[in-house]
Amino acid sequence: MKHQQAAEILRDYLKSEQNRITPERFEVMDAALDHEGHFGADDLFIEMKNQKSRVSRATVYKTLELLVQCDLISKRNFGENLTRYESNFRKQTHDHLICMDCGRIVEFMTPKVKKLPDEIAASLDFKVESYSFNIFARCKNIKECRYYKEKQKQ
Amino acid sequence: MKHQQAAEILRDYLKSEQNRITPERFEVMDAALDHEGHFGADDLFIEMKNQKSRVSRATVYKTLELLVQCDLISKRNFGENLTRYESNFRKQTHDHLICMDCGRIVEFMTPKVKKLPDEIAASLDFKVESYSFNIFARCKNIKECRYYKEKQKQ
DNA sequence: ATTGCTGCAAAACGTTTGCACCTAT
DNA sequence: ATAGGTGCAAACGTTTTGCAGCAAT
Repeated sequence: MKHQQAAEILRDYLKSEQNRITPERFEVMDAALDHEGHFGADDLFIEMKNQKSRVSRATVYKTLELLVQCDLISKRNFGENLTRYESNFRKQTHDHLICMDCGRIVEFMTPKVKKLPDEIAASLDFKVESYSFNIFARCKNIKECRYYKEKQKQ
Repeated sequence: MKHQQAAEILRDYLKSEQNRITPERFEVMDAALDHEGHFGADDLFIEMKNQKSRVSRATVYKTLELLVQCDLISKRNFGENLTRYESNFRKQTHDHLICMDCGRIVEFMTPKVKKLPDEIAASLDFKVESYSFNIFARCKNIKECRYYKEKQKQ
């Protein structure tokens, strides 16, 4: 197990919910937390498969939802009808700018946004569960963007 | 044609892009702008079909993208891996609070958010195309929420 | 006359489900 | 012993595509 501290969080969560503690769940957790940046459930499954893991697609999908529930990872959606996840472990909460030209996803912090969800939800008589703030943008100088050039090659 | 003013916008856009002006496109436009609230492409197709329209599914999907491009409708995604649209016509820009209990989507205005995307994008050397700010929340008093009760019946 | 658009059906895509078997409790 | 979890494949729902015929330019 690579992520001892996270494993403890997952174990406690599974216990508290009376879910079973299985090796597959920790295997998925390790793979997910190892991942840099954002990833889809299927991506992770394929990767694990390539690394000779025997964990099934169904288990990967289900376990990722458990990891969201115990706050080890976050669920994101950048408007492509595709669920993405990213590790929360040792990371600050942040928002995203998605470049519509080169596909880059840039993370940024916005103290100004942080307290808004609570204020707004309260005024409408709701309590906040989570929020998403995404900016869709384009490179200011696309001709010099190496990510865009790379993308064009494909 | 129900929406003369919108039709003009669409016609101008199609001309400027050298796209053809077809009756199907105006039929989809009328149906989309008639729609209250948020709708999926397939919903719209089914509805039109029920009203004896002969426009095909493919055309509905493609035309909705054109309507987004000429800013008559907006594209939304509330994290369900399903694209939703809503009319922009005679409406102010707004953001959304999605209730995870009752499924309601509440619209709100946030002057405080409006200028943030520009500031942030500029500082990262991008130019804003659009942004989304969604709050996922729960009813403060779910037991008295009639939308939740209704949902439970299903 | 020439593209581009349409309708149809089939395919693609990410995701979920049903079921028999297995395993943590 | 018994839920609950797993792996597999099949099903699902939304969206995209390929293609032959049609219609706007």
